[in-house]
Amino acid sequence: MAEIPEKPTLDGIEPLWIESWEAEGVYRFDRTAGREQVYAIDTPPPTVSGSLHMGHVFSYTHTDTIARYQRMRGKSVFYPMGWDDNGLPTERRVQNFFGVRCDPSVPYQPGFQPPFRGDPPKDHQAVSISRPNFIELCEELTHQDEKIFEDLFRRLGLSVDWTYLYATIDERSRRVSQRAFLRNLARGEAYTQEAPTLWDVDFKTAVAQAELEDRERPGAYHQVKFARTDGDGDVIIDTTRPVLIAACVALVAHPDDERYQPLFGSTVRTPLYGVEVPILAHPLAQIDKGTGIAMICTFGDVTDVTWWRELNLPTRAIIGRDGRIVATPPSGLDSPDGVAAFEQIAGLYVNQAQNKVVEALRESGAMIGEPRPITHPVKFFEKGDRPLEIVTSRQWYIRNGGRGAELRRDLLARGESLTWHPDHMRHRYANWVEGLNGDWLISRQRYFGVPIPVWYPVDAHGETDYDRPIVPDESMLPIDPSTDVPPGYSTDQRDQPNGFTGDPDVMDTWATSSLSPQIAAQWEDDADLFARVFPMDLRPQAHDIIRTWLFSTVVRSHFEHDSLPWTNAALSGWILDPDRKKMSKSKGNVVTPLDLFDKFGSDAVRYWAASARPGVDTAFSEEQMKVGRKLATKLLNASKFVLGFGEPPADATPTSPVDLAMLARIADTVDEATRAFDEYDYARALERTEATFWWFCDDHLELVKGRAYNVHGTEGAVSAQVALRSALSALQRLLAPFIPFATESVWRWWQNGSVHRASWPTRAELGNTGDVAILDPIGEVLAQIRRSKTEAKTSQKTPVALASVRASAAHVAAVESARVELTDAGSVENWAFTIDDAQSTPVVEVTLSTDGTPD
RNA sequence: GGGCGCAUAGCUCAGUUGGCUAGAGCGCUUCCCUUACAAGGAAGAUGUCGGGGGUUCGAGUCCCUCUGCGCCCACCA
Repeated sequence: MAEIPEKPTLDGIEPLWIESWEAEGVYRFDRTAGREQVYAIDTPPPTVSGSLHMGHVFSYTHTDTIARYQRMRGKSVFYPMGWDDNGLPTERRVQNFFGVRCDPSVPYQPGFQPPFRGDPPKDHQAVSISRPNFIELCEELTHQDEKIFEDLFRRLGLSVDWTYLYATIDERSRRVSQRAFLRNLARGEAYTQEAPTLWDVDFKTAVAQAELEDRERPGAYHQVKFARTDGDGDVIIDTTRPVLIAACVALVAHPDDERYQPLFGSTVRTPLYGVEVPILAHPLAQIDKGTGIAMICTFGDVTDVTWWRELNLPTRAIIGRDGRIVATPPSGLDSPDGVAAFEQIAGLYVNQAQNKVVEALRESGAMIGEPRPITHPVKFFEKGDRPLEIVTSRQWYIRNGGRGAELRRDLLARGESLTWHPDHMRHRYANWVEGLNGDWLISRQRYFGVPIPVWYPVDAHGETDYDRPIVPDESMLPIDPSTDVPPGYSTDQRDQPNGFTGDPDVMDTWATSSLSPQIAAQWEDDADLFARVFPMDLRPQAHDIIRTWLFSTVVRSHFEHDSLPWTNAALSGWILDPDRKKMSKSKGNVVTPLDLFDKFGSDAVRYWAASARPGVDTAFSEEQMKVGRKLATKLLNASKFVLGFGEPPADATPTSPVDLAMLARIADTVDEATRAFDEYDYARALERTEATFWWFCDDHLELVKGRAYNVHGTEGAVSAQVALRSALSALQRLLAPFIPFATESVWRWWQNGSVHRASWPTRAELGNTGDVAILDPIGEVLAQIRRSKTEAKTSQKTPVALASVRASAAHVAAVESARVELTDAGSVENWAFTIDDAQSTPVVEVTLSTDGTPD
């Protein structure tokens, strides 16, 4: 217990309590607790290569209020933290910081020292290093950032148990990720396939459906003539990508389109290249689009892939993985003129080639009119800078229902049985699962990440046999097939005939983070811990990654554990600029969380965050933070005031009707806050608590302070003191999840231990005998007395010569029961009461003792 | 085109199975240095609850419809 300071302050309290909490282990998970006693949270691991912004502060605060509530309810809270240092952003940073490049073909060098630690000169040639070395450097670099993140989260007051920290590239994460993958593979849930895939030409990697986004780009329709091979005129198509004419394998129109029905089965020649292609019918062709007939290219968009597959068309790929037109013409493009035309664009980037093609079309007379500019949505990798192309490549997939009705149904059912906060977020899940059009592509042609843990046999001719991957034993994990050698082979057989070759790819970052519950719970590494925390209770996350993180986590858990990974999902909203636009990092205007902690205090920032309803986009508001700071300050002062009345005898109980009614009102608030928290509505719990707290300070304390000062005798004073202390104790605990620093300060003035380990208040501890109904008429009378003084523009201390109350019998009784308190608070000298049951609220006629006396 | 959400005081929002004489905070106005708090406190003004229709004794709340805004998905020759 601490002294009550003469002048309580919020300044500088954060470091003090952060240190105490750590030293006392206030937030340590008690791993002896059984599953029913545990509340487990699947904390989102923030990307360490970015910076923490208000969005993090916002949503992590929401989760923390829930965690603190559950802890006070007696749960052992499993609240780990993770760092997401796996993926493209980290890869880029490690390259730029150390002046290195990951190259899986390079052997591992123990004790490797990078050429630079920060700011390599511009002309520096990146040094190629092995993937294990690259991962080591990543861990070194991200460690610094992680420290900053950790400090910030501690400063925010997150009640995380930091002993359960993980990083998505650390050894355990790699082991879990690879083990889960191998089990998916063994059960047939993961498979490899060579197929057209969406491809980012800058990152030179395949990307998954979930990582796509549309961006509006300028384009133009070009009307192009294809000559009919029967010589009977031309077929005219509209295309935004004439560059792909060389990749054209057919024209297609709708089967019901009468204009083209006579042409189905006939052929045309592509302009410039003279390749003969058929005219086919397919229901995906749209009659009212362009000229109603489209060219099918391999591949311009995903519809082309569908047509190509369903119409059994040949492949004429012309765009390479580097985004350039390939050097040699595709099969079927073999006429001398055609080859000559193709050579004009070979090796060019796609947009340069497009200009060349348009020029050539114009010269040849195959183009009708001029291009008509339009703006249209184009598919991009969400982290990419250039439109995606479609190339054919071998990739790994995990089934996700995109190609199987039964699995899709099962996964939809999982989404149904999950409890969503707010509930309507479930639609986004269902919407996404229903719209899937392929399995989950998990392999990435990157160098940094969790390696796909397989090798392939190489036959006597040096050909790789992809259909019979060699898998490691789980006891070997994690492995890196680029440096580790499969069982039964020796190092010198790598990439040799009759030897083996390692899979060069890494897994998508979501393939690892989809296992965050298993990673945090130390799946298979610590079966006892896992049994105590899995399936977890809560997944908190942002709503924009339902389709990625949330969904993929459900998929992995469904396969591995035949269960949901958690029972509740809480989706937080966005932070908006004060002008209601989504707050973006790029704007650069953003205040950093640290500045705000310094300016308003962590509690005040938390208050702002906790005021936002679950799942609702919320404007950034320093005004709200000021209000939060006022609340924390008020708590200090009110606590000091109440405790200053002294400690009543241990066996004393409240007796005054006003005291009992006040306690009953606090009990009602406890019920409301408890119910709200059980429904994950932390904002409602705060709002109800706050309203009661301000009423307690502004009305109740004013009413009873005279009696508490012992001006009316010991019995009344003791009753007031006991009641005030009960109420204060409950209010401090009700506010603890929101303003943990201020509540901890005031709690320790008079209690042992941390408020954050104290038990959540209950109705029972507050007694259950008070009549809340008397509070309204009492408050009304006090308000009217105050109003009359305000209207008379005089001090609230001005004595009231006569307060004449007209009210119903019940209200008169209520007011009389508080006559002592009202006399004190209103400085009333005389009372008169008139019973009038027609009066729905009391009316007070106030005669101020200064009435008639000139100033 | 499909789905979801939002629309209540100048601003940000609450209003939980229909009972409201519609609330809070901020901002604004007035007053008070009252010994917990002047980085306080007391009090005041402000609304055709987006429009229209319906159900009901009663609708901000339920149903239909329209309008505007936002998000997700699909389409994107």
